[in-house]
Amino acid sequence: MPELPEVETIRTQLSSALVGEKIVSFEIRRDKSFRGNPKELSGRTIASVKRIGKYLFFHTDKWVGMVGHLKMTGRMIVKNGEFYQTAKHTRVVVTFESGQRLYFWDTRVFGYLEVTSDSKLAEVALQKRLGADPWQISPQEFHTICMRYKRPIKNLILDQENLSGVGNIYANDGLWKAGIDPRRPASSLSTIETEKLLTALREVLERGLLVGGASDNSYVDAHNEKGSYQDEFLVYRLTGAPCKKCQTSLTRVVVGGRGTWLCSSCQK
DNA sequence: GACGATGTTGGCAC
DNA sequence: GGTGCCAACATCGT
Repeated sequence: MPELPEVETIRTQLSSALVGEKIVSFEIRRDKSFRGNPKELSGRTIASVKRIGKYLFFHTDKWVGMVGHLKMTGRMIVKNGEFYQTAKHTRVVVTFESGQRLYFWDTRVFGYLEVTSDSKLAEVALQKRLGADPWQISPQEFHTICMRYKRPIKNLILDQENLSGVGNIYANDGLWKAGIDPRRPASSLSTIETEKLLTALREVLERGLLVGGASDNSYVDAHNEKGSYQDEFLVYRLTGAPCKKCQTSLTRVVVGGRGTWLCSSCQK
């Protein structure tokens, strides 16, 4: 579920709610959802909550910290969490000294929380492994990356090592907005096309952020509220709907094993 | 009930 | 090293 706009929405809320909060205890309801020794974090106070790509980073007042990934169905809840206290898919509960709780809920159990013994080092390592945000990369740098690969352009922008934060929803909508066929080899794009694509990706991500993300399926923010980007998808999941530019019926194809929606008339 | 799909990522084979 | 496929798991729609 969560792509850059959703994770960033959650990050903002977690930051407001948790900075200054002292961790008292962890309740791990599903072992697979938690990595490392939770006792290392007991007594630590949250100093900051950062986002790198689709990862969340919790720094504390000591070296130790915690990283988390929501993968497909993860939720982090800090307000309106009554439902999560007894919910079937609540995997980890963190209790703070104030009595506040953080619930990590995840149906598919792909996501996780992980203790990082040296959170600063772990953050730098992750930053090195991941590509830049669409806002951190220049059109020139993005073009250079595209020229290096023959893979479909959609695969490339979903590859977090090249560009981080973009997932299937915003990749589909961005490619439509830029008028580029997702199946085109990345290296076949012109300078103008890569610049248009980067601009389009920034625009759809900004829009997603503004409306609180996409709650097409199970996404809710850290206050258990839905976003509304699903009400304004441009092409994502809109098989058969008229293209918003030319009325041509949108089609679904598979690119890199992922559902891909496009307008065969507008996207060349 | 079977089958295919689902927002992510990493491991593996070629 | 680039690239593509599939599994990890649970649920939902056809």
